[in-house]
Amino acid sequence: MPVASGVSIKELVDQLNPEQRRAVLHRGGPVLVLAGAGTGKTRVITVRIAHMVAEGLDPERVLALTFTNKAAGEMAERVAGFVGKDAARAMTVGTFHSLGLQVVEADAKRLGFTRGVNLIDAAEQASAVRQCLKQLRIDPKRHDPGMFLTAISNARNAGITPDRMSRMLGKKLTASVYRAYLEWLRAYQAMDFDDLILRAVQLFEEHPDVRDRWRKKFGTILVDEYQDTNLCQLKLMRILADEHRSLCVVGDDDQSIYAWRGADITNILEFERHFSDATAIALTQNYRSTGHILSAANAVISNNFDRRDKSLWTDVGEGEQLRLATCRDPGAEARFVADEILRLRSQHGVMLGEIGVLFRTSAQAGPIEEAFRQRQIPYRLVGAFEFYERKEVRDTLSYLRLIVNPYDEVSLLRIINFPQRGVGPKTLEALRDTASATKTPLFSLLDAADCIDGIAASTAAKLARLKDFIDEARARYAAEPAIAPLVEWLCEASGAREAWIRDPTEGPGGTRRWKTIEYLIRSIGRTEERLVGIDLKGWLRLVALDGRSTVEDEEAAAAEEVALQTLHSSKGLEWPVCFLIGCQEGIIPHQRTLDTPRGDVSEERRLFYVGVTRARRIAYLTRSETKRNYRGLEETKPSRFLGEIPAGDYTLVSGDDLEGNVSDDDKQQQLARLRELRARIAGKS
DNA sequence: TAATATTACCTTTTT
DNA sequence: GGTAATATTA
Repeated sequence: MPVASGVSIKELVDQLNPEQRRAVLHRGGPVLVLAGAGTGKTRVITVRIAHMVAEGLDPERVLALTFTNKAAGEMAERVAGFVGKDAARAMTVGTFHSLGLQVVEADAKRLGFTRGVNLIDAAEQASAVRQCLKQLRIDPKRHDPGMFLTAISNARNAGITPDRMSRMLGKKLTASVYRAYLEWLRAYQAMDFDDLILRAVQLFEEHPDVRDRWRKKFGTILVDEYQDTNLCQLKLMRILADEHRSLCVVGDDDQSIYAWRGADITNILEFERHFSDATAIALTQNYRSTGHILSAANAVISNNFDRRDKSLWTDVGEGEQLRLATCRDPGAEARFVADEILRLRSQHGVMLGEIGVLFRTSAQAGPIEEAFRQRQIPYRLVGAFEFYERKEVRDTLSYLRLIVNPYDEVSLLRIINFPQRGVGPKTLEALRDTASATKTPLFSLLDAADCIDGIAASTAAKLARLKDFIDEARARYAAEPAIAPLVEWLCEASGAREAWIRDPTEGPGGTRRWKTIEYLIRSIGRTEERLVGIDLKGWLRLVALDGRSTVEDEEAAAAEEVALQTLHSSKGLEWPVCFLIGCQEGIIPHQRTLDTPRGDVSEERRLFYVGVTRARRIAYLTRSETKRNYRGLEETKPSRFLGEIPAGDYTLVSGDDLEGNVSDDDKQQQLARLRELRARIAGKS
């Protein structure tokens, strides 16, 4: 059967290596494809899908799950190349969370969500926890709200109730916050990201008819990045695959870097125990990197215990050794990276788009950006684009969500006094008391506030005006369903634009926030052009599930930019030249990990492994001898992972930038430092 | 009672 | 360098 790309399925399969082919052709039971970095796992998934469709499987019955929308989009695109656009469109290719939202929305009433589903993001979650802490009179300074959120999320995904947490684990305080948080979610009819999966599973468990409907819909399931799944996601897969047993999961235990988000590495380590009729196939031939890079990566990761032992190999030759550079401080490190990039470009013709600079924490991007700006090196900071975190964007989104769903009280409370309309804490309290006493949605009370004790007539009138405004906005959108013009009108008519411009934190001129919104409006306009027929609800869902990439994609990476990103966000990507900066204790492994009681650095080591395996030809590992402290510079130690690299796989290069006059003394000191590093590393290995 | 000024705090990774 | 919680003023 010929496929869209003009290559037959048979040819596609013939081009695979034996392990890949086994993974594609395996039928009759779950299969785990252990795919090391750069071993062609996406190829396996996409060819497997194409092969199954060629065998006669209805594309509508294909479910392919990934962790990011970007990955889902790329997968859909590649599948479309094999089976054609229409067939690809018929498939369900998306994230666990988008599937969860679909499942939950289809039967929201059965879960007790009568006023629609309000999906809250991380910031709203944090705010909810702070509210809970206040209610419980817990000092947020003594107990970090973020810690509670992590604990709550872990407990929920592991199926631990607040009662059990309190009784079995003795964590009374956390359990009380946990309980209050669940109550908060219920009161606001809100769901957080965890709920999308948890609730879908709950729905399946409590309503067999719903479960069977979804079970029958899908005839085969494929999961990418399986090492990042959590217990609840495993449950979801087991339920859906229970009848047809056609499940193909692809992942690499050595690249499991999301334990802090609840990912459970035992899912991949014990796949055969979870699915008794399962087969495992390992892909170890690496098509990405040269020999020294793989040798270094293999050596480092072999220091981890509890892994499915495998070693990557290549037949492209040794290539170049890794380059280790030591610099005085993060600024010098950044200048070294920048100068080296300029040198690679002018002397070796390396394109900027072929270079990635990777770091452990976002804060490390700062000095790099500065050095790049000075040298006018174009770059693209990936991920750190907290566009949807900005106040003005959140305000605007709240208005939009309110138009779609007036019962979204999280959003209503956000904008009830923005722009300032004289609604303070006292008015709010009266309003909320009445709402809970009369079981009336807050929004319905807005035009009845004049009957509430403690609310002045003038304030009541303002609240009524707000309700009219939202209603008017909804009517406008109904009459003219285009989102971008609606937003423009909304910001103007609500007085938000005025308020942003007047904001004293803006400084003189004061158009920064408004410029952001103008950018937002343009971005919405482009999205509307791209996805014809998308409505406000659909757009909000898109943003909620994947805020960053919807904006980033608009910025469409020019090829001539260096990529700056975190190690976490680099998984799955590759560059001919990679810089892994900040290779020192406290950065990688991160201090937070070292401070934990057991100090288990295995996930940090995997993160380092991910970084090294991003490089195709040249890998730089840089470190600075000092770090900036709140009061001055502090000595740092080289990362223990550097010491795990075999001596033959790396070479030391001089890291300090030589700008200005360098005295002989300085040169001597540099040499001494290099010798010292060599000694330290030798001492460790 | 609401608006404005001041101070404290941060910064691991993200669907 | 920005937000968010608190103190002060209108």
